[in-house]
Amino acid sequence: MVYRALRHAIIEQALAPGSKLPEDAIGEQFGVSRTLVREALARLEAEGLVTLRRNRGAAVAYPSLEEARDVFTVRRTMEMLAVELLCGQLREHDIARLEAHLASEEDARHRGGAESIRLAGEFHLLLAELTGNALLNRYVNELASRCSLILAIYGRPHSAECAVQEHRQLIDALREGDIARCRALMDEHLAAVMDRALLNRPPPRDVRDVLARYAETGGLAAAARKTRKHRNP
Amino acid sequence: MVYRALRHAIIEQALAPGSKLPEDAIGEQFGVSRTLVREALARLEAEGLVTLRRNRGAAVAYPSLEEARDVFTVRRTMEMLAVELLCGQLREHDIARLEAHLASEEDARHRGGAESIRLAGEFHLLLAELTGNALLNRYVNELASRCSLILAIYGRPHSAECAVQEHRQLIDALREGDIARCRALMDEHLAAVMDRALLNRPPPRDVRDVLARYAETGGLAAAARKTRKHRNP
DNA sequence: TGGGATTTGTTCGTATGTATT
DNA sequence: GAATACATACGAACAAATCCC
Repeated sequence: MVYRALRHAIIEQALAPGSKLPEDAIGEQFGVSRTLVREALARLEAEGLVTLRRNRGAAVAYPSLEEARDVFTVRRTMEMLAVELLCGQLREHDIARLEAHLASEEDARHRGGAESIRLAGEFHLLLAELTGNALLNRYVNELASRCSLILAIYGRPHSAECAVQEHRQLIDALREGDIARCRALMDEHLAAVMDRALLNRPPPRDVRDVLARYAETGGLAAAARKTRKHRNP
Repeated sequence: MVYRALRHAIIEQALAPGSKLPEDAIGEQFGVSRTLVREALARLEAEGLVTLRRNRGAAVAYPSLEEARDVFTVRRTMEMLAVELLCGQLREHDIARLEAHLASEEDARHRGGAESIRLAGEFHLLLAELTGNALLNRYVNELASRCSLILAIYGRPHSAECAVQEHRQLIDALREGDIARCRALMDEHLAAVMDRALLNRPPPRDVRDVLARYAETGGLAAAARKTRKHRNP
């Protein structure tokens, strides 16, 4: 399925934020017609991973700093809900899954690299899944995907690691059943992730960031074009 | 735009939950080809308003009671975030907008009917919009839409009203700036809405509800139900 | 159970709009 | 600034699956 492949490529940062996504090229690559590619791109746009500009084709989304902060704000809230729902409700079987995942995190940490980052992210997806709330699960997945994009733009090279210890504390708190502590731990943990990603530093004002804001909707684009006429090329 | 029209029709309950949505008929109605209809249906599926079953066409979504609970859980959390973000941060201009909206709510309440319900819902959308968090705004819109569907299935005939007084308290609390009180008020308010919708009564086990669960992607639905058996009293 | 009617899935061609030289 | 090259938007037609009798 072309949707899955594209999504994977974007999350794994094989396709850098801002990359153009021509329907023809993608369709040829996957051996399908543009129709299916369009469908996939539309879905990805609904998730915020792709921006679709009328008559100008698709590109991997390039979230602004403001969007990044919005995503983090919502994500923190959603994941605090997740641990609240799970707190004191986990069965042995669920805890075993979490422990097993944590073990692979610790294992991968020594080797470092992409796998370590992937596993750290999937810990959060596992938590969301365990809530049994399908909608919450979908949202957390979506938010985590967008965070990958954001880290690709604004994050330090190897920012998303070092979280294993925090994950362990979370599991312990979940088992214990102290909701306030669970929420606080998750809040601090995600704040730490955001911190490592440098999102609270003064806005870098990347040129591409600025331009992306003007390239989106028709009205703004028109304004941008108008402005450009008066500028020296 | 066919997407807007369909969405509106579903939310206004002109199209009942479970209604079939044949591509041909819709396209003819709007004078466009099936391509555009399919696009719109895909977007509506992403929002949870439409279910798309392979080779079997689209239908207005028919959320199960479990899905309904999931939606309410997430909605409460998101709207509590909204008031937390707004609390003590509103400018006079914003408060004026809220007051004006409240006035039309009070006005419409005497006449009752659909307009009253619509305005009560739009109050929440206005709150989300005022946060300036585009993602939160999108999510609240999505959640509110799905709530319309849910009320259409499980709600009392005229359930969503009587909220004007609660909205007033919320505005006052927002102006005052007490976050805890704002969150509590919103929590109680949404719990009351859910209560009026009778969602906490014993499951009615509508035949269509049960069948809808099995008509989807069988494996996942079954798994989700199994997982949740051990929680939610 | 089988076959025709109906509906969906997909492709591809043309029109239209955008970027470039 | 106009013409050209290119990519997308939309629709008609064909292929495949499902539904209904």
